[in-house]
Order: sequence, then C-alpha cells, then structure tokens
Amino acid sequence: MLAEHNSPLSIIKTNVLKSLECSFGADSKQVETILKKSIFNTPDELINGHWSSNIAMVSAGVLKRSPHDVAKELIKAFADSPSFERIEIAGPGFINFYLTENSLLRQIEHHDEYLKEAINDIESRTILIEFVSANPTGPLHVGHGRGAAFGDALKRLLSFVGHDVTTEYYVNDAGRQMDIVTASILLRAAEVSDIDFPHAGYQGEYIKTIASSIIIESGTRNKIEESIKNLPEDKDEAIDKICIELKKHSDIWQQTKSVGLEKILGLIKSDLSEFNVIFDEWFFESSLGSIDEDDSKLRQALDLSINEAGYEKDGAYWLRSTNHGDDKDRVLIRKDGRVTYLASDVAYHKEKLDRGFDQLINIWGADHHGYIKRIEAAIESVGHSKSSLMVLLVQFANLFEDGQKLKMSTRSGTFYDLGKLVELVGADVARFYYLSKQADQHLDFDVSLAKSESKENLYFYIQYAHARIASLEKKYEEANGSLPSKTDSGNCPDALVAIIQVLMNFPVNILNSVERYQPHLLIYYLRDLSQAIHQFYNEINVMKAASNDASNYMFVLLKAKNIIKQTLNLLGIEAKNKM
RNA sequence: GCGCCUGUAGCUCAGCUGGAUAGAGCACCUGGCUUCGAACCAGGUGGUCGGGAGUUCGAAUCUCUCCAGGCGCGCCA
Repeated sequence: MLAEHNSPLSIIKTNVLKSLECSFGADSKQVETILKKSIFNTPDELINGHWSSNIAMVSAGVLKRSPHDVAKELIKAFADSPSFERIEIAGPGFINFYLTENSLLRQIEHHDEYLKEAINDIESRTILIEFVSANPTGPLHVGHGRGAAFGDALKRLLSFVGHDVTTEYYVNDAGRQMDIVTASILLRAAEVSDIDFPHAGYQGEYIKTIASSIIIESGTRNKIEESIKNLPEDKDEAIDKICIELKKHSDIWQQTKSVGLEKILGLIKSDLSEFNVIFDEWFFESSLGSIDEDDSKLRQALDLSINEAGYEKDGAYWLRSTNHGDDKDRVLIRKDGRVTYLASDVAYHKEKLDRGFDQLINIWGADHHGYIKRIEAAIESVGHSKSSLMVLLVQFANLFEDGQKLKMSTRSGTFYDLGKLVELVGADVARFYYLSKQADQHLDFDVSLAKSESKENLYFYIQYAHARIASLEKKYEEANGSLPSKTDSGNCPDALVAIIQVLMNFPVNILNSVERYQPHLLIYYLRDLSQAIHQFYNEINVMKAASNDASNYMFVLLKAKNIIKQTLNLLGIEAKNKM
C-alpha cells in the first residue's frame, strides 16, 4: 500500500465524488446539487471524527436512497486508503472520518495549499469601500471609530481573498455644515465674545486654534461683527443668515473655508492614522461642481436622473424613488434652486460606478437605513444596477466605564473623541473591541475592561497565546539550532489534535467571515484557537518531549502562531511576541 | 401607523445560508505553579435559545403570529 501525499480532505472529496459517479451513476447536475448543499467540516467533538460530512444525507434526497445505504457505499471507496484509521457512519447518516496520527500531522504541512484552494474559487472583483466620511467639521468621535475599524478590516479581508479593493472617504465640503464651520472660524478670528457666538456654531477649541491662524484687518472685523446683529430667534435660521452675510466678503470667506477644511481634514487624518486606518482615496463633494455649471458632474448626473426617473412638482424636482420601494418620492432640487444632499449622492454614486468598479460597498450608521431605497433608486436612475451597491450598516457603540454609560455629547466633552479613546486603550485594543461584535448590532464598549489586564479581557487571552508560542519558539531554537520545517512520525496527543482541528477550520472561517462581511467571526475563531493552545501548553511540555515529538509539536504550534498573527493582521491588529 | 435591527446561563456575548448532547468568558464552588510565560489550565453549579404555531428525517437557525426593547420615517446632512 502506497503512502498518500495529498491532504486528507482532498482525498476525502476525491473519493466521495468518484463513488457518487461510479456507484450511483449520479450525473453532473446531481453532483453539483449535492456538493452545493453538503458540508465537510471538522466536528466540535473529536468523538465525531477528525472530518465529518453530511453528504450521504444530502445525496439521499437527490438519489432517492436511504442515507445509510448511500453512506455505506461511499465509504467503500476508502478501503485502500492508509490515511484513515477508521470511517464510521453515525446518527442520521453522518460519515465520520478518523485519521491516523501521521496523516493528522501531515495536514498541517498542507495547510497553505488548503487555504489557497478555498480562496481560488472566489471570482476576483474590483470593489470600492466608502466609509467614515464624517463631515469635516471637527475631530472624529468614538462613533466613527467603529465604522473605521469595520471598513478597514473589510478591506483587508476582501483583499486577502483576492479582490482588488480601494477605500475612499467622501468629504462633504460643499454643504451647509461646511459653511457653518467657516462662519464659526471667522467669528472666532474676529474674537466675537462667547455670549454673542451663535448657538448653532461649532464650539470646540479646535475652531479657536484654527481661527488663530487667520489674520483679519480691523475693517473686515467690523463687518464680521455686523453680521451677528439683528438675527432671527431660531438658531438654525440665525446661523444661515450669518453665513449669507459673511459670504459677501468672498476673499476672506474663501480663504477661511479652505484653511478650515485643510486643518480639520488634518485632524481627521491624524485620528485615522493613529488608529491605523489609511484611505486610498479622498473624494471631495466640491469636485462634483455646481448645479449652475452646464458641464459639471453634478449637473449632468441630475439632468440624466431627472430625465430618466424624475419629475417637476411644486416648483421642485423630484426623484421617483417609490418605484424602488421607498415610502415617498424625494426632492433633488428644491424650489429655491438649491440641490439636496441626495442630489450630491446621485452624482457621487454615478461617479463611483463610472470609474468602473464591479461593486460599491457603503458603510453607514444604522440610523441611515431609511436612506437605502432612495439611493438605490438614484443609482438606477443614472443607468446602473442597484445590485452593484451593497450598504452595510454599523450600529452605534455605547461606551461604558466602571459600569456607567458615558455621555457622548459635544458640549460635555467628557468622552467624545476617537483620538482620546485610542490614547487611553491603544489602537489595537480599541479595534479589537469595536470588531468584537457584529457591526449591525449594538455594541457596549467597556473602556475599563479594555484597559484591564484581567482574565476577562479576551484581547489579552489571544495575545498571550501568541506570545507564549513566540517565547517557546525562541527556547526551542536555542536548544536545537533550528526550527522544524516538516512533520515526522510520532505521538499525536488529543491536546495537539485539538489545535490541528481548529487550524483546519481556518479556511472555512475566513470564507465565512468574508462572504458575510463579518470580521467579528474571526475574533471568535481566534478565541477557539487560543483556547486550544493554552490547553495544550498546560498539558504538554514541549521542551521535555522526545525530540521527534517535540519537533512535531513545535511545527504545529508555529503554524498556529502564524495563523493568529495573520488573522489579527486581517483585523488591523498587531500580534505581540511579549506581553 | 410603516420599515429595519434585537431578545440564547445571574452578567457580557458566540453559534443563525437547518444537522449530532445549545457553546465561551465573567461571577460562584473545588483543584493545579521549585523547570517551556499561572495574563494559564482542569472539574462543578447554571439554559422551556422571549411566548405560541407551522415547514421536515431533523429548528436557536427558515415561515407566520404575539410580547418586549432599540433605531429610522424632512424641500436636514
């Protein structure tokens, strides 16, 4: 009997397929149906085998045979295979494969190709992920952190499986908010008193800092002060009136606006950089141009959109978004001639798709979910398919400290900035907890837990597993001169098998995490892997084992260490060699 | 009222494209360090998977309904 060199999983799949065709005469369509529904996995309990499949139960339905009959026939194909210690039929028709110790170890040598095989089936696409995109009105707050961590992790995951991914930040530099920021800076530059400073203006200290770089002549200062006299009661109307007045001094207005934008984007970029998030592209809303310019992207997109799916009513121009399930139609151009936020988005999404991406992913706060229908309508109205857009929602994160929910209002300033959180717990820990729960569900972020070095801190549990192996690796190399590069025959105790089982689950977990856009699954994978490592470590002393065993143990542990590192990197987190 | 999300152990949560006895951590009880890192491990207590009905060989997972909570429903962004 010849030794087998392929990985056990590929042997299993090959034999089962051959048997389905030869013994049951399954045609290619039937085989395809069966394969689509059947699963080959590593069971949670070793008692159910090292590999297990439901394929007999799935085939039973397709072939009109009983699951047990199918299973019995299928396992005949393995009679000559030396890789298996035994194969059993269990429960309602599971086939459980038990590997020999040698083939168990051999799997780890095949680990990389197993992963490659899994990834190979994915069709590569060009993807644009747009996220954060916070208004450039101040530093990022903790709410933005979750979107940033999520978007960046998705980029890494999608790239890892072979997609061509670009990340982009959409800068709303053309709207009312930017005007208010500009006005706020100008008023601070003119040293308007706190009492007179408008309530709807931006209050933060950073506004004063930026204002200090703006030089204003005394004549201009008087004019600025004029702008805050005789204002309407309503604070929103008041700020709008101030903006209108200030815009009359177009030189200083434009200068202030451009300095303000540059400085605030600087703050945002620095927050992101501290958080290890780097965007490929920064897209400025202003680059879409104005509705008044015939050849602007905004104008062209709106002309097309309104022509295809719009109409005029009450002096305004509307998009017929109800055709795509929206509650009501939406205004694109107001009756006063100004465009709405949606209008910019029509042009922006057209622009993104015109750049040729196969898929757009937008990451939005969950409070924007009502916006999805109209943006889909918008995309269809400019000649693209709404299926090219995928909107992923991120729920708000509540911050807790010592069991108390932290208020996150701008005014209170107690705990608000992302930068402050990163400073407090570190970028890696912050990212870890942001990603620890499904993005579209509420997250309670416990700052004291993240800071603590206690055993309830999952972050440390995982890092500790990595650091322990790193430390062992050093000792092993010192004692033996080199690290093992392959496996040898030897013992394969249960504690080691447990690690191997989790490692063999890696490709499935990666694919699952990518297909569902859920990086958090990887955190729980890492927990399971770390647990197996800690258990092994407590049970078996590698340095005292017989040399062939020690070499095998080290080989498996190094693979585990590598997988932890690789997986943490996919989440944007660095693995530690020392705690 | 309509739409989206959520309800799993005392607490924080995994698991949800149907699969074997529902899993972790914390808390509580018991045990394990003179040698590879005890930020660790082993064992124990603890669950009608919000309630009910349906689909089928099989449901925490799919469907319906009810209950409870969160969010969203602007010519704001």
